[in-house]
Amino acid sequence: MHPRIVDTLKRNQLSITDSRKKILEMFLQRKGALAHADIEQQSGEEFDRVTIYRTLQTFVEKGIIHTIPSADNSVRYALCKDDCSEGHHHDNHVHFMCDHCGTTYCLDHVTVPAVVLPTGFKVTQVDVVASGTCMKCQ
Amino acid sequence: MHPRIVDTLKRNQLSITDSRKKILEMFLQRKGALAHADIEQQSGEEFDRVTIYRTLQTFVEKGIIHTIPSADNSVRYALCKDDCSEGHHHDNHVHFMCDHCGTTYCLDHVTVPAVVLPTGFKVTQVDVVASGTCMKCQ
DNA sequence: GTTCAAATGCAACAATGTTGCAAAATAATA
DNA sequence: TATTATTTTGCAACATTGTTGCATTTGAAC
Repeated sequence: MHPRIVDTLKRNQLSITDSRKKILEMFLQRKGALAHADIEQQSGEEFDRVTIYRTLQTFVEKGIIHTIPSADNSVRYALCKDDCSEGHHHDNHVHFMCDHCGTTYCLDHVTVPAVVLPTGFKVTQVDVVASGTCMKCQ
Repeated sequence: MHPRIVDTLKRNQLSITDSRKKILEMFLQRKGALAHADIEQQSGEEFDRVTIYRTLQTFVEKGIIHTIPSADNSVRYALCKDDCSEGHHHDNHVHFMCDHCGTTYCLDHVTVPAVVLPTGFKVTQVDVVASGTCMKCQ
């Protein structure tokens, strides 16, 4: 088991349960984003559907993971950077979704470019959703 | 009725029906984005739910409207620019969702900034989803 | 107006997400 | 470690959202 799992749960004052450990491990192992369905399948119906929903919801609230915007209405989640998990502050993100294999990447190290909006708009968060072909599929 | 409605439908080789006229008019009147639920409510249950789904799907396929990516898993649609409706080419877009009133704006005239991705990623489309407070709510 | 093609409405279904509550697991305390 | 209190889970039931097939209706072409 990944050593950071228990740490992360404790730091966020969450009870250490099987489902939380397993789901958090999935995120740590595979760096790409996960959808609810992915988790349900990979866990082999070990956990109730409701438990997975609630676990994801809890992780989002605590800032452990975040949702990724997508145009096709498929909710995906990805790990937040470590600093993100301490506060509830949502960072700006660049995400990349591969049209070929469907993998969604959370590109933490890509800087979000500045967006100039019309007068009157106050921007608090900017998400960039790029799509195309990923490095594995090129 | 907005004069462009019949034109747009004819140009896209679509039969001119009540539902299409009304739904297209909704998009032309209010410049913000619309969700399926908005259309269902505003039309006063005049059309079947399925018809609305199919109409939206058709409009997307023809390039008359496009979906807006969002993190909260709510599918919203907005009119494409005129040039967009001729081909199926999807332009890069900047969208803005107001945290206060929930209105989603499609900012056609804001230029999408260049995003520098790691080697191996080939970008074909970039969507920018900004959020904060809109001009009406400030 | 008649004929043909397309779109609609209905019903039934599938997928996704939510809520309340009793049972079980975890954490806190002695 | 045993006991109590709190949290989490699983189940059931429900709500919402989206899809599909097919008969009926509507619009387009002639």
